[in-house]
Amino acid sequence: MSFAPVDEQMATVTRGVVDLVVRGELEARLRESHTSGKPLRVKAGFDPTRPDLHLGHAVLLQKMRQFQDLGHTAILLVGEFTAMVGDPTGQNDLRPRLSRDDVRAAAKTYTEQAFKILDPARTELRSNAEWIDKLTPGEMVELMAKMTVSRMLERNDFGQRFADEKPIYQHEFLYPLLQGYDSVALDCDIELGGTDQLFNLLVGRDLMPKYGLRPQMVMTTPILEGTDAKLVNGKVAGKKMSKSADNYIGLMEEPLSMHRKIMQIDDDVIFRYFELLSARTNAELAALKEERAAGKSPMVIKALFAREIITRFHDEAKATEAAAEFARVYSGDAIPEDVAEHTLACEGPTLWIAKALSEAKLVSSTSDGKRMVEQGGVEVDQVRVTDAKLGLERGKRYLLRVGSKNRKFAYVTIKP
RNA sequence: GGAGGGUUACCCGAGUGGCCAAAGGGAGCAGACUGUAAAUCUGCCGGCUAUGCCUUCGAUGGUUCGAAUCCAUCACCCUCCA
Repeated sequence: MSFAPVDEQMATVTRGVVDLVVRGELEARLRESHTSGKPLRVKAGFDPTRPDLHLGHAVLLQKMRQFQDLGHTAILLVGEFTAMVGDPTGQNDLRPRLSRDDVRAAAKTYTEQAFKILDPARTELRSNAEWIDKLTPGEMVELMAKMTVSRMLERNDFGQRFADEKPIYQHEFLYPLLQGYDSVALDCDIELGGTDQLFNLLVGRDLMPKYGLRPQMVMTTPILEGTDAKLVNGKVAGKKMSKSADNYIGLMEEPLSMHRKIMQIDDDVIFRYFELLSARTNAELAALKEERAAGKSPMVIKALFAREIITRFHDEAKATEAAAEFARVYSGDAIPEDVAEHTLACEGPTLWIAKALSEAKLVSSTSDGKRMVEQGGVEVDQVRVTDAKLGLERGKRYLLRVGSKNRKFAYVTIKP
């Protein structure tokens, strides 16, 4: 195995990271691997608690992929045992614990999605049940004897809860220890995690020398902002990507939907996404930024990102198709292919437009429908309706459209 | 165990007998401008074929011509004292 020069590797792997403990050590170890030809062992663990992942989760995986592309080995560690303990990080309360079956099922869907990013040939897929299940009570005590309570209380959420006199159960202290023990068992060179994991990762670093191993380096990746993030004073600002804030792009999402959401990202924020998720090299990104500064259309740049992401999670043909469909339906004025059909009953001589919109589920109520018409947000057969009292005639078929930004279509046929 | 404060629409929050379908802000939606970006401006933001009617201010019951507003009971939350 021949590796790229160390400074080049450093530039790639440190892109976008939040914490790096310790930079010099990482350089040294990369140099060592460069000489010996031995790849670094790069660990990242996850608790398979949620089934569907979004781009925010992909940031960490992308970072691992960068290590892989440089020739190193990724260790994807399934926290089969620790998931049952429940990591209290970021929680103000105790987290619910899962059964082993739940965990296994979730792990399966998780890894399927993770391998859209990771290179399976350079990935070790492991479960920490392998070694934690085998720990004897004596070994467990020994592990616990390597960490003090006050050290645990340094962790923000524990400290806060202690100060607030909220309960901290003893098994919760076990979580960071077990996670750290995983690093011991795997003898890894570096562990990656989200910034909220910093404490846990450092426990691993502390533990390793106590077991006679060289301490791992620790690197944390940022939490990706949602698709509604803005650029404020040169910095990306916004809520983190999450399902509940509805500002996420799911890894399993439909190509067209992915494309649309990416095109809606703020022009200046797209580079944040590139930095954290693109497989493009630093040089390529720098070139792209220059082109942008020189006046290249931000839409073209966003489309590049959309293409890369859709190709990764679906395939290239789907990416092309999505781009074309997007141009046709949204940029142009075409009608999408899958428009719902409704047949509506009618009591009077005609069916009130507001009622029709409501029954076709384009609006939430007749009042809402009436409002939409009054505000000029409704088209019937591609012509804007201005009369809020308009009646649709029996026996005819109409194409209804509401809104433009989030346009919705439906065909309705009024029963004769 | 004692004392006090609170619960208002998606969220925050004003309102303490009629002028309250309920101020203001945020979110959201529509329109203008655009590139379905951002920013900005305008409007909307409980339901109902509607100058009116119906349902809503933690729940239930009451006082009143009239209740988000007063009274009683219940539920939940918070603060202080023990």
